[in-house]
Amino acid sequence: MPPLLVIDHHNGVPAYRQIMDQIKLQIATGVLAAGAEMPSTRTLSADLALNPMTISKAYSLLEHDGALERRRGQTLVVRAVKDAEGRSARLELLRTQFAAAASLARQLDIPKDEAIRIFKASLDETQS
Amino acid sequence: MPPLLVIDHHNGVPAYRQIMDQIKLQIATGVLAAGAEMPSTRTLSADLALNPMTISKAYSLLEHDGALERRRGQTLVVRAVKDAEGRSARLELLRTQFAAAASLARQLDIPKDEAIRIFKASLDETQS
DNA sequence: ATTAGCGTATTAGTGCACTAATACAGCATG
DNA sequence: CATGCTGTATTAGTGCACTAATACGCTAAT
Repeated sequence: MPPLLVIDHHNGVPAYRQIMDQIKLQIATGVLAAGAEMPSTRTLSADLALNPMTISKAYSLLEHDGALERRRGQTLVVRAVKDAEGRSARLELLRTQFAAAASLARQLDIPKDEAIRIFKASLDETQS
Repeated sequence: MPPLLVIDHHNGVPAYRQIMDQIKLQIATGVLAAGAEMPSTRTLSADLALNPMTISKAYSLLEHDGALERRRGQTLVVRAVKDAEGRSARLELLRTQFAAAASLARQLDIPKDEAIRIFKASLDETQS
């Protein structure tokens, strides 16, 4: 089975941010349940062949963002979220992605109605 | 009257990109009409207190993007009209980006109609 | 107390994007 | 030709984001 996190070293996205994005997505989709314990910085750093500081940076930022929290000592666990919070978190993820798409549409001078038409088609074409 | 271009040196956006964005905007809004001659790299570099190479970089990229074109020598002018030649390529870029957004929406179990609603909002927020 | 795990503050190294300095080639006009 | 403009290739400098190396303090268990 594939590891929980995968780092792509040649796509320009910094490793700590790839970690953050994937964990956030896994929390939003329920792959990581509330209360789940995260691997330690050294364990994860060994798995991903990264320095513990890189993991620490990602974890710290995730804690600052409210995605993770500390419990009894240094153990990092997935934060328990209300359903409404989970929903708003998912919507926030969507907005980020959609904003990039909308920005691209604007850069390409694609009319709004046509952008919407193409987007609808993409939604229909998306398969499981 | 204010100069045509204004560079903000402490907002993190590189100067050459500020130049590109402002010129593209002025073309889109008609402030720069098709066929209008752009100031020379040295003239503009003096006005903006930048190196001619920075202007040259912006101009070259704008030409590559199809916003400007060369005419009779080195004079750079605003390109006449966007034609349909690169249209299919632009739409293909859009489809790639939109497919990623649609895929995320599906992973997050966001209903189609709500995804479209959020996307429309993103399009509106992208203005200016 | 000792051991073994934990996270991270501090420091340093590295790569890259951006900008500038310099120098050169092309074109027009006298 | 000579002059004066044009754009830019080449090179170098600089700042910053990212990552790693090292070392330290902390907690828990024995």
